[in-house]
Amino acid sequence: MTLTDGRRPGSRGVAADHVSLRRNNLSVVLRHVRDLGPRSRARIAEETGLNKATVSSLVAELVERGLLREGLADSSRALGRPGQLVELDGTGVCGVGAEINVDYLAVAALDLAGDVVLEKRVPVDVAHLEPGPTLDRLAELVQEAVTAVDVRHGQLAGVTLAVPGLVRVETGELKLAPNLGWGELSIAQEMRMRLGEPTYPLHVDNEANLAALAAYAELRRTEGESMHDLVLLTGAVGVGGGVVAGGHLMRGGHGYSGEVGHMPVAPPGRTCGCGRTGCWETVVGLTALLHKATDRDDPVRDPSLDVEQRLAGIIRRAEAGDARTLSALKDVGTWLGIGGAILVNILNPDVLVLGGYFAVLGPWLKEPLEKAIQDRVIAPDGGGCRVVRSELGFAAAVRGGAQISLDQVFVDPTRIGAAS
Amino acid sequence: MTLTDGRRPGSRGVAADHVSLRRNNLSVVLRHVRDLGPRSRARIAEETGLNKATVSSLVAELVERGLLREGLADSSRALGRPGQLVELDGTGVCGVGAEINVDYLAVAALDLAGDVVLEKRVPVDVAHLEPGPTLDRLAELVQEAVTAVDVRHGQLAGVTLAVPGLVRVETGELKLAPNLGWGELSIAQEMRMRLGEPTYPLHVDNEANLAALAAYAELRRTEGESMHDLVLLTGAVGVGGGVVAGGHLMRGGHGYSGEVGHMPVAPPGRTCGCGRTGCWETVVGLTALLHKATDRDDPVRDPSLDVEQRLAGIIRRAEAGDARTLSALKDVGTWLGIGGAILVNILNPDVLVLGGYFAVLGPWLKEPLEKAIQDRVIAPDGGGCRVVRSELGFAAAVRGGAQISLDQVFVDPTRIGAAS
DNA sequence: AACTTAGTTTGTTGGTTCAACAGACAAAAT
DNA sequence: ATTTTGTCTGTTGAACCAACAAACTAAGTT
Repeated sequence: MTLTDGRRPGSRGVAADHVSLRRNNLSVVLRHVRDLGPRSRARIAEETGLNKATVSSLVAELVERGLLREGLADSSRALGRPGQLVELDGTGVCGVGAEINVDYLAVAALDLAGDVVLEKRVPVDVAHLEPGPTLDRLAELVQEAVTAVDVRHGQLAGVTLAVPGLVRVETGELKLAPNLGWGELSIAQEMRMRLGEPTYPLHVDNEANLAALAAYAELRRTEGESMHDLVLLTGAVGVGGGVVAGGHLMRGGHGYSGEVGHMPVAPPGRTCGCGRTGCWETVVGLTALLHKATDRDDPVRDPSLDVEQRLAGIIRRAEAGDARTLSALKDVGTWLGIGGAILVNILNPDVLVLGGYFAVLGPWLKEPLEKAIQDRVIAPDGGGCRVVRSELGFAAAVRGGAQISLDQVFVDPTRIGAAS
Repeated sequence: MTLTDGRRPGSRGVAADHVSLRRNNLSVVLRHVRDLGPRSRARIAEETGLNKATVSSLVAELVERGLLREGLADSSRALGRPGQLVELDGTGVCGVGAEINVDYLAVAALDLAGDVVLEKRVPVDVAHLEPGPTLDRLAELVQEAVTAVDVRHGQLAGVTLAVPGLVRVETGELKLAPNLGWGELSIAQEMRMRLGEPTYPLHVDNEANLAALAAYAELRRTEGESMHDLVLLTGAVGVGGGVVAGGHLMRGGHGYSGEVGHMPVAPPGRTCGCGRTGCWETVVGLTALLHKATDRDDPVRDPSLDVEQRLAGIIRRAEAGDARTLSALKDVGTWLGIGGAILVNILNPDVLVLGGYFAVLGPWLKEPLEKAIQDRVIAPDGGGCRVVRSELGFAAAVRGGAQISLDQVFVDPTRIGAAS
């Protein structure tokens, strides 16, 4: 294995010097401690292949920068001098994520260790509001998070905004967000203005992409390091898809990847938000579930209820064994599997993650979904793909946003801290 | 930008030392010359950001290893001492690719510059043969190519075998190749035995993956460096898909990605090879076209004809303006677009490449395909995706196989040559 | 026309810097 | 006494920097 990203067959890579060498090894040590937990310098040296002396020097610099700290003595080994444990110092650096969605706004601030510093979600009927006031309100939330970070004396690695729509990541421009009813809009610019032209990096990204990244981080902690390929499906009014392939978030050529909601797999029925019929969304979206499970005058459909209250109603009936509800859930699960099988055939992920409302209803959706995948995926045993519910719920995107800012610190630790 | 592949958010990366630093920069210079053509040392230094002295040293080592050579003096600049052009020395190293397909076997040997040293294709009715004799014959072809490389005094970077089926790349085991009628089989092991336990690296990969890689290399030459995301569709009896995302070949968690032929998008009609109905293959595969365009007793369907002869017949009629043929082609093009739009929505490639028989019939398929994509892709302007015919024809997979071996040399030039 | 001189660019050389490495060693435990 | 840790000292290797000789053009001079 080489240290370069030159394995990318067509790309030319970047010339390296002593500085990038150092940067690389700082990053290696920092991520080693993050992923494998506190350990002595000697052990880091042994496990990474770096020289003991080199590790000492690298650790010293990372401590200097406030990214690592010395912990207790390691008394686990029977013989010899006990090592000084080196551990991640989460407190020094934080990342912030914020989300605009159809019926709520949310923020989260995570520290370097991934611990939650602040998490907040407020119901806002974004779809029936102008972008202006919505962004005003979002800026307030972001400012709250930034202040919370300041109070902890943490450096802010960056802020990332999640939007349920097509986003140009490089410029932070929104192209289209049908479910919000928004068209072209430079969210980055609008928000920078509202935040007083901040100095920290501010990015905008697709909500499902960020949720996928959060799920990826979560699953690598719980399921192990060999997982590199994941598809996340977020259920909401529409259906969003986020793909991590080979450990990288897949964005596509223009950042428009993951638009899975409009695969034409369903029989022509209700008209989709996009104007066509037969879209996957029309059979697995939240609206579809409600239409299948309830009548027009059903109290669960009361427009004054928010999403979670409606879901709570559905869950209550499912748990009570209501036949119509269970049948509707099975239906949605099967359709989820039909579209899911397409994704698994194309992408062959290790894991298919259910996010958003799919996660909440996971217990009822999982079985028909898994069956459909087993039946319809060509690769033996469904291509080895497991179906997993995300534990992050509706906080996935904001966490992913915070995470993506923090990732930059792990890639290049010299961005942070006192030493030049 | 850093030199590490640590930008992969979850992975730990590899510790770097002076050797990997050197390796990285050798690779940078070598690929720079490959991609941007012959140029002086001074110019390489300027363009890569490396120091002039460093470039001199790197070029010297690459010349030593037989990967670069000095060319003519560069008289293009008016003023000053003319530079000595440094150019890729293709002759030193070759890669070999070989392919098993339903009705032919093929090999290609390419040198480092991508020039064809040998290309050969022989019709073999693989589907009605046992694996044993087929592999015997393939080994003969590979041996021919290896000999051709030896005759040119070239070092062999590696051999890669392309198979139209599910392959575990790490072990070289075939899991399933429905169109060949083959099941589990360790192709790598079988071939190593037949080739006399060779010392060069021998790999096995999916045919569509390798074709995608070849198309990627081809298009970056012709269309420019900004292209990183591509989907290739190979039309044959079945339909294969290969995906390059962010400059990397996408393989999926277990190497089973790209199985696009069985997306359930068609109305239930003819039964697919996989046992289901409604598969995409059943409306865009070669068989589907023949059934739509011809009657049972049509001479084009004569089983003694091979694929190319049948296609030639179809093309003749299309050019003559035969209504039924044209209507069948339009039909296939539209269905191609319906499935293609799914892929474009999920993956948002810069380019959708038509390979195999789709390339041959491109002139008739392209228009309805592009229309379907424009209509059905959510992102504005079809996500910026263009439709392109591959110029490589049926040689794409073997070229990709040869290429993938050569790529290793560009990633780590120290694998090759005399100097330790 | 032949010769000089200035100006420009190339590629090498010698010395410097920086980071990883190797080995020795003191410190801290059993 | 033995084992392990972490630091210290000196070495190695690669990139960098500045200076310079080489090779050429373009102009001016004899």
